[in-house]
Amino acid sequence: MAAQVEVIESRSERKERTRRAILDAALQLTEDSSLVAISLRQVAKEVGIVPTAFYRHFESVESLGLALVDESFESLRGLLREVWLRSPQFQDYIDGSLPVLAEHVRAHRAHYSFIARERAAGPPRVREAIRHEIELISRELATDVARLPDGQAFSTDHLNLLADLIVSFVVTTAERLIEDPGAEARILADTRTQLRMLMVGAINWRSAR
Amino acid sequence: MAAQVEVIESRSERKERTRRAILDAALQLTEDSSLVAISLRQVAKEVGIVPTAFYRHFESVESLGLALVDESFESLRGLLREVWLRSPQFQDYIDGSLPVLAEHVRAHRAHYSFIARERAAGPPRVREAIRHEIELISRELATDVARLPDGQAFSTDHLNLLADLIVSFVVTTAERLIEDPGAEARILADTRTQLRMLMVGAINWRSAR
DNA sequence: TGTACATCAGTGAACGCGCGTTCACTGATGTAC
DNA sequence: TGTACATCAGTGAACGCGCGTTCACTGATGTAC
Repeated sequence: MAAQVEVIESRSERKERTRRAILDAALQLTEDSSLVAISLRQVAKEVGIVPTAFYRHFESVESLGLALVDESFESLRGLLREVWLRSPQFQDYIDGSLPVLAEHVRAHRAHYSFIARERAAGPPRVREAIRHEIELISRELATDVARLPDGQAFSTDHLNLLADLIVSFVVTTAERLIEDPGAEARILADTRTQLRMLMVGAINWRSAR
Repeated sequence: MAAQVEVIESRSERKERTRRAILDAALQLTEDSSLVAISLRQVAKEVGIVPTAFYRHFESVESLGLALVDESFESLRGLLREVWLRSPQFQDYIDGSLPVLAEHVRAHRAHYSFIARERAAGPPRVREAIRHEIELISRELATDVARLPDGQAFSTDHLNLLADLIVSFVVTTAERLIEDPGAEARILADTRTQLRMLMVGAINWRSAR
C-alpha cells in the first residue's frame, strides 16, 4: 500500500492552477480555429469546470485573449534578449538567430500559432494589442542595430524601416515554421539565404544616397 | 404616373444575382470577424432570404469560402499581369508597381481583407487554397524576373527565394494598407524605401558567391 | 400560338442543441480573537 | 490551541436565443408538343 502523498495547496495556488488550465485550454482550442470562434463553454468543459466558474478568472473570452497576448510576448522578449546578447556582429545575427528562432517556435508553438492567427483575425482589441507589441519589438531592434558598428550607415528613419522589414520577415518565417513543422530544415535554409539577400542590401545601403 | 419599367430576368439570372448577393454578404460579415465565426443564418438574413435557401447555392460556409478565394485571386492575377506588362526594367517594378498595388487594394479592399484574415485563421481547406494560390503567384513572379536582364545573375533556386521574399513582403504591405487606409501615403513611402533596400541586396547578389 | 407538365429558387415550420449570462447555493480555506 | 465567522472558487438550475439541418410546400419560369 503506497503512502498517500498530501499536496497542500493554498486557495490562491489552486486558483492560479485553474487560471493556468483555462489559458492552456484556450490555446489548445484555438489551435485550429480562432478566439472569435470558440465558446466560453468549450473552454470550461476542456478545463473540467462549470461554465460559470470561468467568470471567477476572466470577464470574457476577449480578456482571456489579452492575457494570452501578454504571456506570448513575454516569452518572445526572452528570446530576443538572448539573441541580441549572443551576436555582437551584424552578419552574425543571421546564422546565430535562426536556429534560436526555430527552437523557440518549437518550444512555444502554441504561443506563436496564437499570435499569427489572432493578429489577422482576433477580436479587435486583441489584434490591436498584438500590433502594438510587434511595433515595440521593431523599435527595440532598431535601437540594437544602431549600436552595431555597421549600424552607423543608417539614418534613424532608415534604421526603423530596416527593423520593420526584418521583423515582418521573421513573422512570416515563424508562420511558415508553424504551418509545416516537418519542413523546418528546408525553411531555415531558405530563410538564411533570403536574410542574406536582405543583408547584402542593408550593407550596401547608404542613407544619404 | 411613371411608366413601370419591367426588368425581364431569366431564372438563371435571378439565381446568379442571389449567389452574388450571398458572396457579397459573406465578404461584408467577415470584414471584422472570420469565416469560422459567422453563421449561415447571418448570411441569409443579410441577403434577405430564408436560411434554407442558402443550400440552393452552396453546400456549406466553407465551400462559399472557397468560392471567395477563387474570385479574390482572379482579380489579383489581373493586377499582376498589368504590373508585369507595364514595367520592363528591374528597378521600375518598385515605383511602377506600388501605386498600382495601392489602387487595387483600395478598389478590392474586401477581397484583400478576406485573404489576409482567412490565410491565417480560416477553415483548414480555405487556408490551404490560399497558401496554394500564393505559391503559384510566387512561381510566376520568379519566371518573370528570370526574363529581365538583371534576372540572369540568379540561379533558379535563388530566383524562387527572391520571389518568395518579395511576395511575402507585398502581402505584409497589403495587410498594412487594409489595416490603416488613412496612412496610405506614409505606408507607400516607407514600403518604397524598404523595397529599394531589398533590391539593393538583389542587385548586389550573385548566386555563385 | 396555346396547353399541359417539369423544373427549381425560395418558403416556413419544426427539431434538438449549445450558447452567454443570472442567480442563489455550498463547503473548504482563511482569519480574527 | 480552539472557536466563530468571513471569504470565495466552484456548483447547478434556469432563461431566452440563435444555430444547422430536415422536410414538405409553393408558385413563377421554362419546355415539350
